[in-house]
Amino acid sequence: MKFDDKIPIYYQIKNYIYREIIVGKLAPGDKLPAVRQLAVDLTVNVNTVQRALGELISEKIIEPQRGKGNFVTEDRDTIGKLKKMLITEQLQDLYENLHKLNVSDEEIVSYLENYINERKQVQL
Amino acid sequence: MKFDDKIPIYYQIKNYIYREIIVGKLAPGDKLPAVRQLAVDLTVNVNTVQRALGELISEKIIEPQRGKGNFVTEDRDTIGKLKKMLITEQLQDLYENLHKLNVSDEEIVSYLENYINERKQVQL
DNA sequence: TATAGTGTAATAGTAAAATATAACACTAGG
DNA sequence: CCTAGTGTTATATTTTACTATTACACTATA
Repeated sequence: MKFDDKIPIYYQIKNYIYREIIVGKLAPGDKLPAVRQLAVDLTVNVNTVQRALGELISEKIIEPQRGKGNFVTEDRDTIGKLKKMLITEQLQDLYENLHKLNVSDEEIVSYLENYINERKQVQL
Repeated sequence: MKFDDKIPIYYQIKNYIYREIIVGKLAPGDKLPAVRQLAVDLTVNVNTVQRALGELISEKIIEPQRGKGNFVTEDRDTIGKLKKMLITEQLQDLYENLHKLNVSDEEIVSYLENYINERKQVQL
């Protein structure tokens, strides 16, 4: 996995696991890969993985069981809220950052539509 | 100015100056505040300001004149391209991040419209 | 009960960002 | 010529993220 050197690695790992859960690669109740295995897969140190997991545990997204592993919460409501929260966060970032550039509400939408259409053109 | 502790300060300063130029608070040919003044205003060290300015100079967004100050480029085309680039960057971030969450093109647009409408509701 | 697999935690070392401070180089104006 | 204002640069120090390594605690199972 490639990391953005402007953002702490542990934070990017945390978001990576969020995504694995939200897209269902990790379902409720599933066991996560072992911390040492995650460290190998992501080519980072165990402590860095642990720091990311520590925050996910605080947020009740995963539950650790000593000697067994880390497990995705069974609480689907928590996961649903997480997805909504992450999406809103992204929309808010876009909105605020473009407003800081004096882009109006209407322009934001039309720019986005253009961007998506242009992506489709390129793919043909 | 408040900074996001997940992103280097010099980088946030760089983006701050981008914005000042794009929204016209700093027009082509304008002199920037002195580096020491910027440092005070942003409550940050001179070297940190200088690092941000150094990158802006490399990118020909500003031009330094030793003993006089730093000046916004007179080349409006460069500024126009910068604005377009920054907007596209934001759209791309949104698009990619939401796609990683399995949100479709259509959903991205409708979610954004909803988000903007909800903001308007709150403001009433 | 020994062993392999798991999470957890501590220590020490490295690298990058940011700070405090100082010095140097150039420009303009009295 | 001197001085104040400007950019530029260097050194030393602190802080934080990350790494390497080791050790400990718990679980399951052969």
